[in-house]
Amino acid sequence: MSFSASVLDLEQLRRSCGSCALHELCLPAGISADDLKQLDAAVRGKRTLDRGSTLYRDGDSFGALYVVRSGSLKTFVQNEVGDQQILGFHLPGEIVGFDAMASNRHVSQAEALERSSICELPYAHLQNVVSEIPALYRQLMRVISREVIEEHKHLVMMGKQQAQEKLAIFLESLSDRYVRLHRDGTTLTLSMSRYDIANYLGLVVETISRLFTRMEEMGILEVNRKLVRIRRPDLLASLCGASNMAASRLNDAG
Amino acid sequence: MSFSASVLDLEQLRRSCGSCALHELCLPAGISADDLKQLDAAVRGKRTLDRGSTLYRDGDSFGALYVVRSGSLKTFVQNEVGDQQILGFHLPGEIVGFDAMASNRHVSQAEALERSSICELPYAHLQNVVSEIPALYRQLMRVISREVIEEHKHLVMMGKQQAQEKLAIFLESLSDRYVRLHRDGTTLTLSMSRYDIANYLGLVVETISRLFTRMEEMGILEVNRKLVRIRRPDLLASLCGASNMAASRLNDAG
DNA sequence: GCGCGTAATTGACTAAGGTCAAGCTGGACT
DNA sequence: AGTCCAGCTTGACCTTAGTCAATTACGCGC
Repeated sequence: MSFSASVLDLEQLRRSCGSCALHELCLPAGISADDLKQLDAAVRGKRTLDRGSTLYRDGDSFGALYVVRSGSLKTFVQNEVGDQQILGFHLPGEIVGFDAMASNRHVSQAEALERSSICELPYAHLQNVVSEIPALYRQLMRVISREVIEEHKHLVMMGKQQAQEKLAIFLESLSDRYVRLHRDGTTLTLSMSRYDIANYLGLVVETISRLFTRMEEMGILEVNRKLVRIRRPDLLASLCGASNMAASRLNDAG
Repeated sequence: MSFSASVLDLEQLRRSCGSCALHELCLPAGISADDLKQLDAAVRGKRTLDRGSTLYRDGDSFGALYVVRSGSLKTFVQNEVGDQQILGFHLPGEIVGFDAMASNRHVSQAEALERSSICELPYAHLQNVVSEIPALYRQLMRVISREVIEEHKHLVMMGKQQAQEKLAIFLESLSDRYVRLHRDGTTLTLSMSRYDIANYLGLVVETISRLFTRMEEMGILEVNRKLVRIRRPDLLASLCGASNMAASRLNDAG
């Protein structure tokens, strides 16, 4: 009996939002210690996903939101014929599963890019907690809205940016998110394949490969398979806005 | 006194969801007559927008959702430099303004493409009504989720489809929505400019022009400025999936 | 009815990125 | 250690759509 209790405690502790390393980056950010206990209670627990395994798929009924604890995921939609469009890559502290909030059915799919650990927030519980803790509600809304803005950026990128710009923006976004996680923003470990990157950016894999090589030749990057070092963050940043000069002149003229 | 009362009744009637031509296509779809009265009360009223005028802009605080009653809108995001990416075009019965539900700030802009009439649903009222009428809540969620799926399709189109396919898909989507409105799905009146279409599809205006010409030569369309007749819906449909053969073969091989 | 300006079309040319094919690399599995 | 194979890289070539420039058509105000 005492044994079972201690196991439970350990489990509790391990999954407790208060003691989690992502505490400051995840939903609990800015929530009082008292309220945290309630949030803890709403978290069903951890779940571990192997590389390539699916967290939810298109059509699944909506049960929960999921926070990435460690590892990374990709989310994507798949058309009738089976080819996919990647919607996003998700690092620790980021939340996936919003897409089903409206219809109660997922309209996309989430898959682990590497062995990953996930916090499951069953929606029924979450709803209760959220309605009682305004700060948590606001935090959740902030996260969702960040997501919407991310999607807009993705669309703009698809529509207007050219290949080199796209990759630069992608890398800079990853770097920024690394920094938010207190990781070194100049040393990226790409958990996704070149195919995935190409797909996400609306390019083909050969183009990604050539761009990596070119950026390496330019002295911006040091690429070694999945490991990418950003040697010149300043130059990388300048590539992100490359084609904007023309646009601004256009507007001035009008 | 009797005069003022009759004016009020008239106004009530005119804006009443029950008597609106869009009744079956808009939020009230599938809602009982009793509940309709409550919904009516939540609608602040009509608003008329001239061509080019803005319904809400980036940063505006979130006050309401808006149903297009007549005319049409475009929604778009604008980056620092001022060039825009169109997110969608919105016909009667369609709802805009969701983008601010999470953050309470709009993160996009909505503008009338022609003289348009709009129903305003102040969010505070709507929240009350929605919480009391489950059917309305479900309907609202259905509409939002349709929106999310639309966005996914847009992204897929931007990423993978080529120019002719994009335009075909765009026209077919418009046609489908015309049919939903009980309009003739083969006679489209494009309220947006070629520039807007190009922007929406991630192309340049010259390409749109050439594609219209080409599709006319192929006997699929009959184009006359803003007026587009779909002569061969079957051929148009076949253009929508043009590049999918390759994809399916790829998958079969794997 | 007559210009004016914006929107649209058309043509010639160019460049960006896709396609195809070949080769390389590094890890997984005997 | 050796083989296999998916993932990645590289090169040659080609297609698509973008760019630039000229022209036409239309809607609007006078």
